[in-house]
Amino acid sequence: MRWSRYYIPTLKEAPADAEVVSHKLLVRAGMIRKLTSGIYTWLPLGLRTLERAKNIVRREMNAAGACEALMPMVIPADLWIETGRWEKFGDQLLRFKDRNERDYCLGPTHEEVITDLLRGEVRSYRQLPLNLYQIQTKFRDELRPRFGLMRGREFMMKDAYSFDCDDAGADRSYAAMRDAYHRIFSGMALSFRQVEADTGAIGGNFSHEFMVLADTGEDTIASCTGWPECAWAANVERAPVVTGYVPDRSECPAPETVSTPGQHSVEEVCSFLGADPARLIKTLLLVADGTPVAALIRGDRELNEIKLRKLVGADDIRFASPEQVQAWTGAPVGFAGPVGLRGVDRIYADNELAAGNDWIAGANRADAHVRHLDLHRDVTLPIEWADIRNAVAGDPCPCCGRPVELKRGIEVGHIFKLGTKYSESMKAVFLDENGREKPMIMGCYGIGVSRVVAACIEQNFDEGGIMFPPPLAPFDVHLINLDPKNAEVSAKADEIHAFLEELGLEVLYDDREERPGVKFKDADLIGLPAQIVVGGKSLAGGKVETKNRRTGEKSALPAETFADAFPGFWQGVLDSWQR
RNA sequence: CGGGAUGUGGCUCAGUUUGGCUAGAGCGCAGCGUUCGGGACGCUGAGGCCGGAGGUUCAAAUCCUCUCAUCCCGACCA
Repeated sequence: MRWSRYYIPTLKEAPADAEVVSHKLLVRAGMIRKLTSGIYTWLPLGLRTLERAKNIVRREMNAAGACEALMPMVIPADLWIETGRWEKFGDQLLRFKDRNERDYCLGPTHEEVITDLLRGEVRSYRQLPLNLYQIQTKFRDELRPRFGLMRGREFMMKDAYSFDCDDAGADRSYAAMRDAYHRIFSGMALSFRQVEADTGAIGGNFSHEFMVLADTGEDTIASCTGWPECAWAANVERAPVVTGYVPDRSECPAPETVSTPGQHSVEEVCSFLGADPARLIKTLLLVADGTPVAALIRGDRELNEIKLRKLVGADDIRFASPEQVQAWTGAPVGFAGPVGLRGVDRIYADNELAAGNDWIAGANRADAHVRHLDLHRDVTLPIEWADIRNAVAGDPCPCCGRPVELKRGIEVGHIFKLGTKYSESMKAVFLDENGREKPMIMGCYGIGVSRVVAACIEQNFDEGGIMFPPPLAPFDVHLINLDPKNAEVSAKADEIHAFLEELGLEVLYDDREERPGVKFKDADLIGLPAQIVVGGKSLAGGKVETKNRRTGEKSALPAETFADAFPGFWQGVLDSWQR
């Protein structure tokens, strides 16, 4: 493809509304443009990467036995009402009416449509298992779209749905998808982790996420330092802390109230009393479905609200208001403690606190804290010990006991074992070999294809721009003709262009009449894996130059025998992406 | 939805505090010339009713009211 006849509007400066690197670079490289908040146009170069990503997904999905289909984007409300999600999905669902005042929505996900389809088609266990997928534009009216393609409202998603006769079959379908996902992200040359995940609103009983590792990721994952021997990793949202309940029964001096005027936060109290935050107990007051809840964790830890919500069995959990705190503790925010709480009938305490003693905590009195607190001795309310804090670096791996580390990641894939959640509510049933009616066992498997493009860049960039891994690069080779007016240079560049295309490589041929500096900057910005530079200077010496965008390594190949020398260079570029 | 910020040529921004000449710069764009191996230089030129609506004033990009849009932080998710 000749640049002079292509459309790649690169920019020297990043747009003011772009915050993260992938967004800035995608716009600067002329790959996307914003239409409105969370909604983007794919320009030709960006579309090429998107299509390559889709094709890798398609290849592995097909190889794993899934069948591609395409469902409508517009979905009638009836199906959503049937599963109760018309209400539950809330404002994320973009709703509208047709001319006859009938309700519709734009599909944010397609469990309802696929289940509706198959309940009318599948009658017998002989027709199962089935796995159908599609690659399609989804729409979710996000609370807050942000970060360019990372969280758009309109985005490209691959969604697959499996249907099995029994649990064993569903487990096989799940495993097949899990394996396919590993091949997909490996095939994209991305560095990623499979992590245990929370099921969230999609529902079902267990799930894994696939996280592209990048310092700019929105999610935090705990992973075993023993990797790859131990592959355990989990989203901190649900990473278990396995220290367990090990009570410390050592002697503790009698509790003593100390004056701490105006010292609210953990840091303030600790510096005031000269204590380590690890000696302090944070008493967090929350409201779970309207009921007051007290939770205790160590001063240097974070509460995991998801764990607590599950423990309490609530749908909704939030921090108490200052007024509520005042009512339950008799003190302003900042002085809550486990002794003498009112309106709370039990206390949830993190396991870790059992293993310590002689704590500092709030006194439930303005400007006062208690020290020498022994939870086992001094607290009169019943205590429920549990794992309610976020994992931290150094916690033991639940799998092998080695310490875990925390990394940032971008969620690009999520697989769920759904069970019969949808097949029961929508009566998607079949007859088994005994003629008995049973609900199909379902799984669903998503990949945010447009997010993959952003994540790929978040993981692979430098000051100069993008460094595309070969499988996702919009073209394979960036061929630069430094002097298009020079007949000799152009003849050589044209020759190389033709040669590379004959090899089956996709070539972006920069034949523009621009100054060399402009072309070099654009080449680095766009970030194709291999650059080949044909210019008067080096050609006079019988050479053409090459550059590996990832390593920055430059070399010269003989112009005369370029065809013989090129494969070695290209292989070197591919090898530099082996992980 | 709560909190914060920003809207001025295609892009990045100055000017707004303290109202006052014909609204500026850099990049980009068009023409001419000089250049030509890591975003060249000179000259000439096109392009803006200062997000929108109302108001105050002799006078509004600048002050007031309302409104729309975008971005950031928080509650949700591929």
